[in-house]
Amino acid sequence: MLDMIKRFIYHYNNMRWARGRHETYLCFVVKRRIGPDTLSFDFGHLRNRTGCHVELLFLRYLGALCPGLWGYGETKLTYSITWFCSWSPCADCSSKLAQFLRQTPNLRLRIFVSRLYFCDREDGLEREGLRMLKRAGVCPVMDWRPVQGVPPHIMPNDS
DNA sequence: ATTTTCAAT
Ligand SMILES: [Zn+2]
Repeated sequence: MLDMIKRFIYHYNNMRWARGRHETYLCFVVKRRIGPDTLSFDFGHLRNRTGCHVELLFLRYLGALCPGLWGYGETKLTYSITWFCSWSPCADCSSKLAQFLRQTPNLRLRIFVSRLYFCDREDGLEREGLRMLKRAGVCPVMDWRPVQGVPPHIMPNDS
């Protein structure tokens, strides 16, 4: 148990040069309004596997986490999901995720990240991917203390 | 800091 906490602190530590974090953690919270005063609540965490980034791994679990998301007959249920990721999504995951979210308007997703993944170059694909996510309705935010040398507003704030 | 990164050895 203590080892797990130490591992989480290590991987979620938002330092500028995070040497050795060769994996990504994703903690999630899944909620659905089931009454005027009641929310369903589920949570858990995932790690990337070899050959599968954790964001796309999450999508594979989505059907089990969100029964009815794609409909019980006519009715599609609405879910709200929050991610807490140690790295921000890469360009490919951002692109796939944005496309998925556009096809699933009854899913609300917000993302908190500890560190920006390959976002140093002003014109990099990773930055553009985050902007795509924002246009798809999800805004990744840095909600830990600001990363040294990287102001929070390098996160997508244009268009 | 000329630092790192969902590894590759
Ligand atoms: Zn990815």
